[in-house]
This record gives sequence, C-alpha cells and structure tokens, in this order.
Amino acid sequence: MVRNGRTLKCHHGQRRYAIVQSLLTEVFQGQLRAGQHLVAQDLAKRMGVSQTPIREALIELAGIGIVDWLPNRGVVVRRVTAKDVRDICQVRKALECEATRCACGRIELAELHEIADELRSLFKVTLRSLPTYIQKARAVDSRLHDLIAASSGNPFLANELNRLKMLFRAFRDITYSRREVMSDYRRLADEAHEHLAIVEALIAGDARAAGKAMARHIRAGVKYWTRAMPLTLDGAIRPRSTTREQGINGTSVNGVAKRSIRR
Amino acid sequence: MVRNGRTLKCHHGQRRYAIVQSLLTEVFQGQLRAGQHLVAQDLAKRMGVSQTPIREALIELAGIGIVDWLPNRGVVVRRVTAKDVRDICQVRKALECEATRCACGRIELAELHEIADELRSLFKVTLRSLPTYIQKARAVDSRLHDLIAASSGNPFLANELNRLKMLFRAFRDITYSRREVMSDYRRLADEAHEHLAIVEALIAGDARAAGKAMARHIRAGVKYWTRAMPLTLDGAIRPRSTTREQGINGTSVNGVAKRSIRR
DNA sequence: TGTCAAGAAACTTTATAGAATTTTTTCACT
DNA sequence: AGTGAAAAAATTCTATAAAGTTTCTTGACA
Repeated sequence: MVRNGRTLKCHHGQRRYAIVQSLLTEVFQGQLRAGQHLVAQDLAKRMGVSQTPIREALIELAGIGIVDWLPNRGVVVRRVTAKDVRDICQVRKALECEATRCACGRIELAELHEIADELRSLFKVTLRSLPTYIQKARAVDSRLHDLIAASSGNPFLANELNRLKMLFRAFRDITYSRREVMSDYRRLADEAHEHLAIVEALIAGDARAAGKAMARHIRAGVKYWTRAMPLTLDGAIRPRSTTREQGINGTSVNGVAKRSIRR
Repeated sequence: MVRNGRTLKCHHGQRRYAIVQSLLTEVFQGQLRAGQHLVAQDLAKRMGVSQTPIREALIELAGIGIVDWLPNRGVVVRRVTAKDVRDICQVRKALECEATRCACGRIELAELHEIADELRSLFKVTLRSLPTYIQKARAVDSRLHDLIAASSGNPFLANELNRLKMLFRAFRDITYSRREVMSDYRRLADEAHEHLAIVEALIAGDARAAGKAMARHIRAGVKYWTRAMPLTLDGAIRPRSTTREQGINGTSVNGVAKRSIRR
C-alpha cells in the first residue's frame, strides 16, 4: 500500500484493500476530520485510480463504522459523541473480559513475565525518556491486548475485539487533537499499573481476577476519555428526513432539519 | 425490494440495499448454500441489473460475515464448523448478558408480564397446535431478545447483537435442513422455560440473576446446536496459499492445497 | 426600491451500466 | 504430472443517467 506519485501501487485485485488502509490511516492521523464529506471523484483523482475501487472502499469503511453512508448523498466521516465512545467501550469491556478469562492459563508464562517487566519499567516517567516512553507504552498496550485476544481460543472473538479497537482508536483520534492525547503521559503510567494487575492475575492463573482487572482497566479508560471529551458536538451532518440512511448502528436516523452536507 | 420480471424494482440509490436484502433472504432460506460460489455476472443477469451494484452488495455481505471474499477469485457463501457457531455464540452470550443487566429496571413491567404470560402458554405442546406453536415460539423469542437489546440504553450494543443474531440465524439455516430444525419442538419448549427465568428476574429487578439466566439460556442453545451439528465439514473452499483472503474473522487463512473453487 | 420565497437552470456528485483489462480456471495435449 | 492456449470470471475504467445542491431569476408584497 504505497502511493507512488499519482497511482496507488498495489497488485491487481488489492486496490480496494489498499484504499481502505490509506483512508483509515488518514482518519487515524486526523487528515480526514469528523463530519468531513468524502467525494469519490476527488479521492479517485488524488489516489490516481478510478471511482469504482474508491466507492467499494467507502462501502467497506461504512461497514466498519468509520464513515456514514448517506444514499445518493455521499459519505461523511463519522462524528461521535461522548455517549458513542462510552457505548463502544461498554461492548469492548464485555468482550475483553470474556477474552481475558478464556486466555487465562493459555499463555506462555515466559511471555507474561516479559510483559510484566516491560510494564514495570514504565512506572517512572522522566522528561528525557518521554518521546520513547509514549511509543513504548503504546507498544506494550497493543501487545498485551493482542496477545489476550489471540490466546482466547476464539478467532471470532479476537476479530471482534480487533474491530472494536480500530473503531475506538479512530474515534479517539478523530475527536481529540493528537498532541493533547499524546502528551497525557499520566494516563499512560496509570495504564501500566492496570495492565500489570491483569498480567499478574494471568500469571497466577486466576481467570476471575484477570477478568475483573481487565474490567477495571477499561472502566478507567472510559472515565478518562469521557472527562477529556467535549460535551456536545453539533451535527455538521444533517440528513434529509426522507432519506434512508445508516448511522454507526446501521439503524435509521431521522434528521432534524433539511440541510445540505457541508462541502 | 420487489423483483419485477427481470429488474429489481427499487429507487435509484437503493439498489445495493435491495440486493443485500435479496441475497440475505436467499441465504436464510437455503436457496444459496454454504460453499456455493457466487458469480457476479450470473447474479446480475438473474436480478436484471449490472455487475456494479452486485459487487457492492457482496462487499457489504462480506463485511457482515455472510460470505467470504477471495481476492481475484470471487465470493463464496461461508461454510461454518461447529466451532465457528460456538465461537459466535460465546461472543453473543457475553453481549446478551451485558445487555440484559443493563436493561434490568428499564423495561415496562406490563410488557414483561405480557411476555411472561405468552411464555407460560408455550409450556404445553399438543400435536394440533404444532404449526402455530413454532411460529409463536419464534415470535416471543425475537420479541424478548429485541426488547432487551433495545432497552439496554446502548444503541451500539443493540446493533452488535442484531448483527450476531443475523449471523447466527444465517449459519444455522445454512447448516441444517430447515425441516429438521423446525420440528424440534422439545427444544422450543425448553427455551420457553429459560426465557421465563430471564423475564422473572427482570420483573424482580435482579440484574445479576437476569444476566445469569440469559447466560444459561444461551449455553443451553449452544449445547443443543452443537449436538445436532455434523462433526466436521470439509472445505469446498480451498484458497491458494499465496492469495491473501478474509475468512469470517477477517484474518488471513492459509490454504492447505492448491485447489480451485467449486463452481 | 428592497426583501423574500418559489421555481428554473446550471452545476456537482452519486449510482449504474457497459467495456476494457488482468487474473484465474479449464482443458486439451504432451 | 506439466504446458500452454482458450474460456471464464474478477477487477478496474469510462461514460451516462439520476439525484442532490447551488445559483439565478422572477414576481408578489411591504
């Protein structure tokens, strides 16, 4: 998935995949912002491909829940409220706990100890270590969650968790400015402690405790993000009341006013 | 979404939606069977539309998990193993329990009592009442689960549950002959008892008990379906080892042998 | 004359169709 | 089995039709 001058360089039959990845990255990195209207033609020109694979990629993204598809009216990057994030996190909590309980006793002790050591090394933050600190903290976070999902013995569950992680990350990055998020290392240090509690329970082979530690961890995260979240977000997206459309939930949404999409 | 002779009758901009619905119905009803290869051109001709909306509909179905998308090699109706069904049910269990706990205390008592009465009327089956019995049992089942999901206060969770229900239903109907499934009224009577336990806990306002009753209900269902399930299902789908593809989990699957898709 | 609303026209964007291209599969032949 | 052409199917592109949006015009009314 490398873009080369005008055309997206990829094998025949992988173009849609490459476009999905490219758009996801742009959403994650904030180049595409919440409420933004995505015009197929523009994207096609920008990526040096025709509209067909762009449209198909957008359908996929709508399926994931990254964008809203408004029939006959195009696609907008989803705008989310604090409630949306909480709702997603609640689902994530239920599934992460389930996965944690399942994974208990199925992970190599050596690997758990390794992660525990890495976590302990994150307890102290110095200003000098900050740049690498953030990177390291995120890496360990990913490693632990992925390990648990992969070790749950349930590939379907692992995939659902992966999807939720992606959604959560997208919305988090859409909603907050990156700098603000990245610099909050206090939360990262807290997370290290929460993670360690999970790992220790896993090492002890106590599935119940591990599940509870995971629940605590996610609840703490929700609390943090909710606090940081702006109270309300006005709708740049105002669907026509007559048009059928799909929100993040796939359910129909009735618009309040007849207003056009922001271009 | 009415098909009229050759062309799918629907408004401009809703064609993909109509095709998705149509294909879902065919999968549910068993006209499209597990492992079957779906050729865009054939579907296009059959529905009297061009390949474009067909392809788009198939992308959507792949997102839902009803079909597998094999890049450059087409689309096949997913074939599932007993393990797949168990995996899905495990996720469903976690989420249904969460929803049940949340919904506790948020549902009108009158409605719960109404459902309880309907359930109690399902305890006794006579041969004469069998035809309507099955219909009634399914209706109450849907009503209760939908009510709980809708009352959870979490639209995202409700939507996830809906997706899982659809998946489960699709795979169940794909895998078993319909007659066999429909005629097992003993299981339906058992379900009525399990459902009643949930409703009674909800009436009592005991979220914990309601969650546990729901867990029991789903576990019982899994046990039943697993018993009825054929032990293994060989793969009619055999991907080439070099080709990237998405299984139900979106994860890459490596094929064992270099073999072509069954046509 | 100025303002506002309704409607027409121009323009933009989306949705679908059909053709061109690339890849995969089939099948005859060695 | 291995090879290579032919056929089939998937992917992508281009073009056109349909819908949505904006701008402009017209005319009623203060």
